[in-house]
Amino acid sequence: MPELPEVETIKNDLRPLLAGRVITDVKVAWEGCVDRPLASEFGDQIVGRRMEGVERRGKLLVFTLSGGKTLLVHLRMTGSLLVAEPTAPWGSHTRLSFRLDNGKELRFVNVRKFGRVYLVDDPQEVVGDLGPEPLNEEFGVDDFRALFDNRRGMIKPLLLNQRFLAGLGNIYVDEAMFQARLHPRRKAHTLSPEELAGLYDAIRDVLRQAIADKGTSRSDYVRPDGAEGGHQEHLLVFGRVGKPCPRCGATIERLVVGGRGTYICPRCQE
DNA sequence: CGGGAAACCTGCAGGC
DNA sequence: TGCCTGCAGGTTTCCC
Repeated sequence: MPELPEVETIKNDLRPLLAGRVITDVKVAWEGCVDRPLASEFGDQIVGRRMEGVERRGKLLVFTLSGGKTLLVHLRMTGSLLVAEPTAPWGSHTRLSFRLDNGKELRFVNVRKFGRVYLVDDPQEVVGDLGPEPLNEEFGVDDFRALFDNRRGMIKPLLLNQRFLAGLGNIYVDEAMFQARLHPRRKAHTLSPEELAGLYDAIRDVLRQAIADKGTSRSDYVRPDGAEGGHQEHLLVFGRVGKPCPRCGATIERLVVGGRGTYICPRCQE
């Protein structure tokens, strides 16, 4: 679920709550969520460290810790990070919890057990293969166009590829492709420079709008205080099969592209 | 490199 | 009410 706008929102919410806090204890309720180091060593390696930075890279949360370690969290489809009182009910899907020196707990909740945490010396070993950040100031339309050199696959799977471009998921790819009036099965190398410029603008517009709305809550996504995002009210095509296209009134269809449920307006997108 | 399918998991909606 | 099937916003891996 969480894509770039959701992770950005979580990062913005967490930073004032976590910056400067010391981790005083760790509870691992399900060892499988610790990708590295060994789950048995995770607590010993992290307890006592101070949270010095809270950042985002792609869909990953990046916590810079004292003593040269970095904690990274990938929420995958159903993960959330909650800041809770230790007395709050544990909940059967809480996989990991960090006790903080202000008495609160940072809890990693994950219904489907896909989310992972990484504690590493060099964050590059986790984020090193990611593509560029679409919202970075220095990421211009020419940089975007250059990504398409020698790419011959369908556009949607390409945009979902995190090594191509970091942060887009199923929802925002569909929304951006609708806004750019492009069919998700179009081959990357058939897009004109003008179409690529339109897609570049659409991706950035969609992401910025969703961040302004604090993300899209359809099923699992909630902010660290339990609040929902608001962008589900502004989705133009995603999940709206059978409803009228907001631009032309044609009926929105659902297809499968690259194995993913895909929503398009069959009249606007070619 | 491209594309499809399966795998990792659990919960929920829909059909009967 | 209960059972069964299919589906889910992410990512990796295997296979052709």
